[in-house]
Amino acid sequence: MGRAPCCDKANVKKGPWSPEEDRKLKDYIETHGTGGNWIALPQKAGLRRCGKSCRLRWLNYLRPNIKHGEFSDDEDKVICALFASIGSRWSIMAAQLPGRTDNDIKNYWNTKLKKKMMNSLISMPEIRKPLHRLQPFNSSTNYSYPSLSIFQNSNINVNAPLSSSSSPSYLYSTNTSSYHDQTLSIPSSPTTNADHHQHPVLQSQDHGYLGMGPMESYQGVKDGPNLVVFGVDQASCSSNSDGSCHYEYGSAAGVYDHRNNLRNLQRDSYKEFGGNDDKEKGYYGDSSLDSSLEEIKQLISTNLCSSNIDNNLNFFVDETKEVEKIMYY
DNA sequence: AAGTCCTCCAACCGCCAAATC
DNA sequence: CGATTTGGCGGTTGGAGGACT
Repeated sequence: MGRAPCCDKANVKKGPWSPEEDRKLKDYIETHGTGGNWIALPQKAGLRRCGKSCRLRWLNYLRPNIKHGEFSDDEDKVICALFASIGSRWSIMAAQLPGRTDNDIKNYWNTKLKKKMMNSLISMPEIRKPLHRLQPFNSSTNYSYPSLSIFQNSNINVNAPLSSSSSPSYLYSTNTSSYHDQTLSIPSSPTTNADHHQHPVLQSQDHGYLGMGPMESYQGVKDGPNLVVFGVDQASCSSNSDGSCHYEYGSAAGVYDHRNNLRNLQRDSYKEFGGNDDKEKGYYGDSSLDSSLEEIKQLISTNLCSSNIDNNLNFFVDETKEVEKIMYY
């Protein structure tokens, strides 16, 4: 037996709510409450609406203290940080933003904030040349960081396997000569833009792609007392035989909490425009929207969402804890 | 002025898990 | 303990209105 419909679809009104309907619903709930039963509520309130529709109207529009209008910069940061840590869990985000509804946040993200992040991603100067052979991420495989020496001055335990993140993702190959041939070190303080020009440009012998200097690969490195965040962004552009341009970029980001010997968010993605047969060669992975969202998460995780990386990261850590409380207690 | 495209957001849909029968 | 009901959630849609041609 299939599931019964929540209401008589033929006898309920759909579409925008009239002021009269709003008034009836508001008056009823303010007088009687919801009674713990949204399905029965519309009949009692004299509304020809589905109970679910009433609930949504109340929660998203009619209930007291709903905040409408522009999102503030602070709210942007909260959304960015939470998106980076928990993804599209709009109801949890709404719990962190008094007066905002999950629907509001979802709409705001989908229509404005996501584009803002994508624009930042495309225009960020550190998306430059690359590129190294990628291999599909396999959660049963123990991966290592691209070059052990990169982390020689850091607190990262390079011998521990990377943990898997969600959904389709890719890791940089550990066979990349342009990484392995360099002696790299994490700077004691975050790399500044001025540093970019002081480091060697790498050449990938097999594909002729220009690489980038090791230090700039680790812009956004934040080595605080408890947390290390690192990011890698790379890109290339080449001409195809048919005259079209082939643009590619890939990125990786990670967070390492050495209080708990815990790594998370290690993930890479790879995106291409105008390519043809490179996929078969394993040069890049997912080019779907999911990939873009992953990139946005990486972007946020590294440094672009806030002008103050310290504050942003502190917030990031605290909010993650708060989310855990909400979810499990 | 008219047609088309784009953006925004309220509302709907379908799935899932918890509660209830 | 399985079936059914309900609430809650995230994804998606459709229409209104503004921008552009």
